Amino acid sequence: MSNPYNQSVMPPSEMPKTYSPGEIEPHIYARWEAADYFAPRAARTGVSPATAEPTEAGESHYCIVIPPPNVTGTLHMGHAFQDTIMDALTRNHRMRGQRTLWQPGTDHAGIATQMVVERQLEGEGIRRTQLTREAFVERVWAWKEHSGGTIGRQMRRLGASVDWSRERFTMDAGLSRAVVEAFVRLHERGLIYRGKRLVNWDPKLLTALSDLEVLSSEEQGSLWHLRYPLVPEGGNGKGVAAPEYLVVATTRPETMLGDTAVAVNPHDERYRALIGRHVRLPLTGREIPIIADDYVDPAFGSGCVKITPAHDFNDYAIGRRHNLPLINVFAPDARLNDEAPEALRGLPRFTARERIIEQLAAQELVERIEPHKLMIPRGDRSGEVIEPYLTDQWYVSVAELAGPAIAAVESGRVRFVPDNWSKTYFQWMHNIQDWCISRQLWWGHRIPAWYDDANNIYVARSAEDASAQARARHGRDVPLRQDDDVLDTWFSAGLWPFSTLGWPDATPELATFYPTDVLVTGFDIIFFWVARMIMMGLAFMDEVPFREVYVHGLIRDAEGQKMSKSKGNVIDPIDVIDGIELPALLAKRTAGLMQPHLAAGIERATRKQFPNGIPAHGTDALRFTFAQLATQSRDLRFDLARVDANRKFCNKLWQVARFALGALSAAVDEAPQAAAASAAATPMYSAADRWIRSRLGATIEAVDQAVADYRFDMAASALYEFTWNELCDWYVEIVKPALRPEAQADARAAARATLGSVFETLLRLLHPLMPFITEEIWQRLAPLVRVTGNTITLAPWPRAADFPRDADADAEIGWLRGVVEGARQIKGEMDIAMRRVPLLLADASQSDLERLRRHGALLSHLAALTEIRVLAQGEAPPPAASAIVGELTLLVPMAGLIEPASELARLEKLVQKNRQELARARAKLGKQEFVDNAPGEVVAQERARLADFERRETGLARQMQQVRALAQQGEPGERRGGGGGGGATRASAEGAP
RNA sequence: GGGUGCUUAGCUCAGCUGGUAGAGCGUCGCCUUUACACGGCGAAUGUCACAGGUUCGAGUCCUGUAGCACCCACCA
Repeated sequence: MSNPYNQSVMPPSEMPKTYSPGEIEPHIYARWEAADYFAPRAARTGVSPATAEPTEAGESHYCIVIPPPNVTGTLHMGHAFQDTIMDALTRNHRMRGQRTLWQPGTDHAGIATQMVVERQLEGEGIRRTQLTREAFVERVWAWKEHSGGTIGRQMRRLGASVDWSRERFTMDAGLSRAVVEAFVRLHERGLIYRGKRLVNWDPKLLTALSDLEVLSSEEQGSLWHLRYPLVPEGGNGKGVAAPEYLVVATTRPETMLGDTAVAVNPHDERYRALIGRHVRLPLTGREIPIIADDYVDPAFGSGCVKITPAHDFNDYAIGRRHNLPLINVFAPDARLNDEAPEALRGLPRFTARERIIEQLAAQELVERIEPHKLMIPRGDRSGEVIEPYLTDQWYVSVAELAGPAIAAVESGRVRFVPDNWSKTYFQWMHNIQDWCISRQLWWGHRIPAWYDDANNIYVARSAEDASAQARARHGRDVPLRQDDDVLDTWFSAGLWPFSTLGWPDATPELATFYPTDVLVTGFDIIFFWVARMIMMGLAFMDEVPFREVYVHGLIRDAEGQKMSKSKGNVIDPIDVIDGIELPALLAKRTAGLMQPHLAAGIERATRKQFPNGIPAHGTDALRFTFAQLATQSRDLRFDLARVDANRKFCNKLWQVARFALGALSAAVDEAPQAAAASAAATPMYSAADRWIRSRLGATIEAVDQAVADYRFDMAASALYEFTWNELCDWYVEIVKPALRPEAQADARAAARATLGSVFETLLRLLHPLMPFITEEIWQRLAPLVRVTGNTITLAPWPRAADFPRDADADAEIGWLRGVVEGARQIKGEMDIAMRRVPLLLADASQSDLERLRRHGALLSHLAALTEIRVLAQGEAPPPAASAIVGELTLLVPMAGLIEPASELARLEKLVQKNRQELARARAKLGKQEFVDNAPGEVVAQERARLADFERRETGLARQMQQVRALAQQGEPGERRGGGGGGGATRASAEGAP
């Protein structure tokens, strides 16, 4: 056998006592990768029917493309969360036997990456502009080579089962070719154009931005009321004394130098007479007209608006309506240009603002200044205040692309999960604006457009093609220069689902995996990315890029705050996995802050929250936590306490593995023939064996449903509950006696077979969420349960049909649990949980008696009983603490162990509770409308409940009476029998009926 | 201005197509029981934001109110 694990398999007895994820996880991943388990492989026949989707050709496949992280970045909590979900899906479908591809890759992230490298250069005292473009781009590539491996390493630690051989990068030759092809084709279709327009301009980065890259937030500013002197009317002397000036209200006084009009509302009586006259623009002396436009709200400010078409989007529109000239007063870096009066030229915009106000004030042209809250637009990367700025840019005309993209979601060809995100999508798509795709950066895909000396544009797939076009036009070779701009990062990202699969070539991968099955993403990039992929996919592939979009929430810190460097609340997923000492954590959080003064506060908060740093939790615990977090909520609070709980869950799994392996390897050692024989024949399954199989089947169903619904929280809780509360708490405890060497051979064989197959199946069921620990245990377990295969990664996904529901067994074990819990309740509340006590049963029905016969020994074992005795008909019970299970009454003789007073108090509480339930049930059944209208099933259920409450009522009353009588006697049993006196007390109590 | 969510146990959150509330953590009590003290057993805790409505019945559906988030948008 070529099992790569065989060398490392230790005998189960040598399984370490506790689970140490750090020691096994990296090795396991290295083996997976070396064995190439993550490459798509031919679909296995006999695919699990649950969610497999065979194509027309009959082959079943599954594909997810990763949302490409920034190549020079590191993965944060959100990535780790997202990767966990994609990996769980990928592993699930791979195990189902589908041909499965999780396509990995990274994004060049134009602005973000360029900024990082520029900052590095600054550290060396070099400005970008001091380098040539080629030299700078060289630097970025070098940085990419240097840091580009980080993400790969992180993803491996997370267990991400991507096909590394297919890793792509948006600036790869192949993808770059796709970008050019897409640009040229859109241009050919007339959907890309170049135009001079007002754009969002970042004066720090010196580039245009798309609307989406501008974030507006409310900030405190001022509203300046400025006086613009009226130009006296030629004729004059109309009788009414005209005012000497108009007051305009503005939040941006520095742009007044570019004013080309003042607007008032046409219906505003105050100013109606002035429409058509002029004001003299202060500081410049220019005369500008007073115009009327409905846009002006008479109630705001003074009712007069200065119009600056070159520096405001609204004014630009008004300017167009009224044919106003555009006067640009800013240089690209937002300093005043030569349009400004000489004294102001070259001043940065906010300094200019102060100067202008000073000068106006000196001329008594500032009427007043009032505080004013306004929305300030800032670049999402630079944080700089964005200027509306007049430049030549490239645009995608999106209206034509948006239509089919809207239709695709309307018709369900693309389905958002949860569905309400489609509303967000529609809202944006229906109001979509043309997309500015050119950026004045150096890092990115250079726009495939060339210009001749007359500025004629040649869009072409190559410089040669462009030259050819120019030659055709001019009839001779002319010198061309390529456009300096690069494309918005999201342009190449929009092609990702098909460019990574080989487009524009018709590759087999493209044919097989496009459209992909699901896109897993956060709602924050629905517009940036999801919408654009749908548009581009339909435009170039004539097919949607994915069938479903699973939109998950955003990971926040334990307080609900967004994790950010400046808040100092970032938790690195790798630190959760490996742990980190406090000093290292502090250093990490305070290094490289944009605002260094925040460091002290961050340090204080970090010390408080993690006084001892972060302990190691392992990948599986982290992944399981992510699964639990994957509710439909949009804010997901990441709390380390949960990871810690899941670390314990991993340990629990480890421990039960040690138990199971111990039990099963004993079987192998001791009697291989017998084991083989019993495996062949149908084992004598006990009720517990049938029950746990039944429960496993239900769990498989629950997990399948949850995964199909992208409800990983529900999958996680079903798995957690089955593992801990059913398998460990009950089944393992129940089968312990049967696994003892002295137990009956048949029963032992059945218990072993069940334990082995259930546990092995559970490991496969857990594997997509907890890949490492399940592989580690499975490698040890598989040989013992005669399961073949080299890795759990390629083992088949469990089928619920193999573990059918067994109502009979469920009822049987339900009864057992009821009786055990009843007894434990008494003992637990009396603080004698570990004392072995006798149990008496009254009112036992025939079926109770039969079950008792079958499970008596088990009951004694589970509830720690000395004996179980059924009271004869009419036999007077001794004073006892009691519990009622269905029709059965459980009695634990008080006999010096239990004080009547505490039992009385306990009964009192039960009576109270029962009385409430009873009253409610009676009231309900007393209403004729209920009996008439409710489904018969519900009525019957309610009747049964009522009967149960009534039985309890009488039972409890009887017990109360008896215990009360005993309490009043006030004698034996007053004291707890402990130590040496216990025997005597018990004896005397037993003697006193 | 338009839109979308959220409000359930001390905390963080589940609760599917309506049948009368659950989990984890935390809290309290008992327990070294031979897989696990990273554990076992038991316990306590909720006028499901508020007000109406539909219904035999509402945490669950409808309307409104309040508070809190977020997204989009050009009010100077």
